[in-house]
Amino acid sequence: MDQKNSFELTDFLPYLLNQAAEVTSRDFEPYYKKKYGMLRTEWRVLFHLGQYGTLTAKDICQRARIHKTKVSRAVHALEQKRYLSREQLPDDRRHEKLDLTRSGQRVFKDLETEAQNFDRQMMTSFTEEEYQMFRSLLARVAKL
Amino acid sequence: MDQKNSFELTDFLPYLLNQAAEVTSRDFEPYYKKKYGMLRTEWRVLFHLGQYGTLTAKDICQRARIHKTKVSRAVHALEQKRYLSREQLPDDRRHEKLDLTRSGQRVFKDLETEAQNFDRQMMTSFTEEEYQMFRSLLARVAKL
DNA sequence: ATGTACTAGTTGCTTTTGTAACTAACAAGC
DNA sequence: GCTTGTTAGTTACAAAAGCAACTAGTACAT
Repeated sequence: MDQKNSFELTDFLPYLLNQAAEVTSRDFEPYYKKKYGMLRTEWRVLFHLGQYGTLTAKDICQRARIHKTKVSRAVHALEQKRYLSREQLPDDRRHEKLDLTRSGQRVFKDLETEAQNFDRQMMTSFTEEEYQMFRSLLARVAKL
Repeated sequence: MDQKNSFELTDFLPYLLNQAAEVTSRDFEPYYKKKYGMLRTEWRVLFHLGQYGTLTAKDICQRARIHKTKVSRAVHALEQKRYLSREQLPDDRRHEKLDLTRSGQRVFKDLETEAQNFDRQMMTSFTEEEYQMFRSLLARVAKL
């Protein structure tokens, strides 16, 4: 009687996702933090700019789903580190084109390589099929 | 020439995991926040106690991988809300047995049900096979 | 018994995040 | 022109998280 409760905490997807995200994020953190003194949000903004080229802050908010205040602060920080430059658009002076500087690009290249290695390392514990499926499931959940 | 760069931001597992975790956590947040005024950490602590019964703060730290200061403050908050009680152990007065009160258990039961529904809802976008695989992959990554 | 080392948990202070109000720029109606 | 509404981005203040130092209790060697 009352065997309905087969539901376990570890069955709860948001919980599992958080734990998994936490573990991997923590593992990767040293690469951008210790080496370049960047915060997670800064790293994410840098990565978006490196990957997709010129963007406005708004673009980054939407693509990365980061709140505009966080982006604003990250952009400021990256600017101070001379990793990015801003340029106002003459046709609409509210927007600013954001671009990585040379040194920002160097940092991006380096971290991109590290990220790739990190991913490859993680892959070794999956079969190719598992890896593909995992990515597609995550993308679906993340509504990407 | 130089076609090595097929690596995309969205291939990066920590990034994908974070996005997915963020989306689902945000979706579930209202259940414990609006209804019971709990913080995410409090909800996690409550859930652990509800699921596994009596635990010490240390136990929770290890199981949930939450830092002890966060647990300490969450326990304090839950105590104030009368959702849990502490009892010092006579054999080692450093430890405290933590238990949900009756009202804490009611809250747990309610949220557990909501969590179960939430999970079931998410499942509808997966096949049974995908769901099982997803969970096992996440558990592996989270080192659970 | 007492000095050293360790453990559970808390507290104070700093850093980071979240929220909401703000500035500056544009756009459209009148 | 000038009012009303909207958008990009910033800033000020409040909430939460992180870190390091602390208290209190235990263990164990001398």
